[in-house]
Amino acid sequence: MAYRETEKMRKRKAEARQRIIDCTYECVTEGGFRSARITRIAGLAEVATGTIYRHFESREDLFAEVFRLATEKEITKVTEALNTPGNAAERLEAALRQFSERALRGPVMAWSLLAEPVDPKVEEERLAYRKAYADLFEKTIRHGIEEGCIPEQNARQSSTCLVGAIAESLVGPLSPTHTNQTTNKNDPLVDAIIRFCMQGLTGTRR
Amino acid sequence: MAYRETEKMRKRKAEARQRIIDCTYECVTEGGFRSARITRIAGLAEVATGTIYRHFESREDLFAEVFRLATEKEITKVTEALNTPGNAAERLEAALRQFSERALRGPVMAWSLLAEPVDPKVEEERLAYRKAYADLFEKTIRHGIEEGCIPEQNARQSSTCLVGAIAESLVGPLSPTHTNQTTNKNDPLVDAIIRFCMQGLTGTRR
DNA sequence: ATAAACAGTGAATCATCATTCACTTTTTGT
DNA sequence: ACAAAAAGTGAATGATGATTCACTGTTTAT
Repeated sequence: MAYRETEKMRKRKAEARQRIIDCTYECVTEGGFRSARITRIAGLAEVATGTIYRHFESREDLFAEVFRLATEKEITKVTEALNTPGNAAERLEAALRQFSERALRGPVMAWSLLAEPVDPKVEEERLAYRKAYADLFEKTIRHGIEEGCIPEQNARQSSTCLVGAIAESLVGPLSPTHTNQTTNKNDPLVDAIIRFCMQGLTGTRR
Repeated sequence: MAYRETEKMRKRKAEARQRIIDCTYECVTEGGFRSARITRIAGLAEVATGTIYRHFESREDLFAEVFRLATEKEITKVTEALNTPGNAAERLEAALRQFSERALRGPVMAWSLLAEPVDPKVEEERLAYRKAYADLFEKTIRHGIEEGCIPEQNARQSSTCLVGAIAESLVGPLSPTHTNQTTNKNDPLVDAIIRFCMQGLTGTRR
C-alpha cells in the first residue's frame, strides 16, 4: 500500500469542491443557471473542466447542489423570522416580509430559484424548496389556529397559496427583462403582497 | 410575370400551417414542449421538416405561437365565466373555478402553460399570458370595489396574488411526477383554493 | 407549351457545449 | 528513491436535434 487518502488531501479536495460551488454560485448570481458555462466556472475556480467532474457527476448535479445550498440559506432566514416573538400571525407576516425583501435584494438569484427554466434535476430541487416553504408556513398556520389568531382552515392549502402569491408577485419585478430600479427598503410592493396574504389567511382587513 | 399567389394557394398554405400547429398542439398535449420533436411534428402533419421552416422561423417561434393559441383558448373561457350574471365577487369566483377545473381536466397542457421550463421566447409568452389573467381579474376587482362587494385595495397586486395562488396550488397536482388520479368533478382542492383567494380578496369568511 | 416564381423535400450539416479519457503530476508509504 | 494510487488536466469527442439548402415538383400567366 503506497497511497492512502490523508487528512491534508481530504481538506484540499474539500476546498476545491467548495471553490467550484462558490464560483458556480457567483455565475448564477450574475446570469442564472442557463448561462453558467462549465468552462467559465472552471476558469473562475482555477481548475480544469475535468476536475469538476471529479467532484460532481454532471453539470445538472452541480447545479442541483448549488440550488439546494442557496435554498437552504433562504429557508434559514425565513425560519429565523418565524421564530421572532409575537403570535403566529405576526410571525408569519415577518416571514413573508423577510422572504420578499431578500428576493428583491438579490434579484437574479431569486429569479433563478423561483422562476428560471431549469433542467429536471434542478426543477426537482425547486419543488422541494417550495414545499419546504409551504411546510414552514403550514406549521405556523396550525399554531395560529390553536392560538386562535388565525381562523380554522385548510392549513396546507393556504400555505401553498401563500407561496404562490408571493412568488408570482415577485417574478414580475425580478424578471430579467424588467429593468430593476433601486429597491427602496420599505417597498410598497411588499406591503401590498403581505396585505393580501394576511387577509387571505385571517379574513381580517386592517 | 408568371406566378402570383392565388387564393387557392393561399388557402393550401394556410391549411398546412394549421396542420402543423394542430400537430404541435397534439404533441405538447401528450408530453409538453420539451419532448415535442420537429421530426415527430413533421411526421404527424405529413410534411417534410423543411416545410415547417417555410411557415415558422424556428422551433421556438412555432412553440411560441402554439403557446399563444392555447392560451387564448383558456383566456376566452375564463372571460366567459367572468361575464356570467352575478356581482363581481361571484363572477370572479366562477372564473377561478373555471380556470382550475379546466387545468385539472387537461393536466399536461396546463402544466406546460403554467410551469414547464421553456425557451426564452415561449417564456415571454407565458409572462404575457399570466399578465392577461391578471388584467382580467384586476378589471373585475375594480368593478367589485365600485359595486361595493369587494373592499378597497390594490387591485393589480391582488390580481397578481390570485394568479400566483392558483398556479402554485395546481402545479403540484399537475406535475408530471404526480400520478394523476381521476379528477372528480367537485374537487375539494378547487374549493380550498377558491376559499383562500376569495377571502384574500374580500376579507370575508363564509 | 413555356418559363418564371414559388412551395416542398429530407439527407446532410452544423452548432453548442457537456463530457470523456489518455496522459501528466502529485501524494504517500516503504 | 521507488512505485502504487490518486488527483488533475484540457484537447478531443460526442450526442442531440434543430436547421439548412440544393434540388425537385407545382402553380400561374402568357
